[in-house]
Amino acid sequence: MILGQEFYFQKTEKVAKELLGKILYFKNDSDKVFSGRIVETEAYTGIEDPAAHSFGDRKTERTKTMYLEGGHAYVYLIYGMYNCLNFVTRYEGHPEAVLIRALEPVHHSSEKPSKKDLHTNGPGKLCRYFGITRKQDGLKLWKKRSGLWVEDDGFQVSPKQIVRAPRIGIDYAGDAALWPLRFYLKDSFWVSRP
DNA sequence: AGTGAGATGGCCT
DNA sequence: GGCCATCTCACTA
Repeated sequence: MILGQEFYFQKTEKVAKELLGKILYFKNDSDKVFSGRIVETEAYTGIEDPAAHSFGDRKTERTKTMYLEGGHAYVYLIYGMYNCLNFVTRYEGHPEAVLIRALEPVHHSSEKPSKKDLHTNGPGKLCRYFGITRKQDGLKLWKKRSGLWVEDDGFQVSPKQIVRAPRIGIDYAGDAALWPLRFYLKDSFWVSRP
């Protein structure tokens, strides 16, 4: 079942947690479909989160996507060469989002993990592998027609499997660097770091 | 195992 | 001009 827009209206931390185990799909311009099970996310909680682009209610050309209502994709360029995929959460004017940090390749789920399959164990890498760029910024995730959507295939995640930890790569954010807003599946081979 | 540097360009003050 | 929600490779040991 595709996740409807209401899913993304929930509290950002909840969305980040509940996305674990869901399947991300992306259909590119050549109709090639990529997919992967989400195993790692991070919540960025808006104007009071020093690590968020929207901190201090900074609405700019780049961040305006975050101000849309929940369910839109927010894609931005980082370090001049990598794209990062986020899902906007909450309501219009409440610029919060969830960063998708790592996927488990679905076709490899029952095979022995190997190094050559490590294309999606990081936010920059998964976008590079799928071909997701800022052209996908603003897409509506609740519509399959947009080419970017999320499905629940019934995969069960028990609370015991979920690890909460500080977010990655935001040392500049002071105390917020310690906030436990990163979620990942315990013991997953495919998370960006152990 | 852990550390460090370079690539590379848009964003923001 | 400085910084960055990253990744890879090249060191050290």
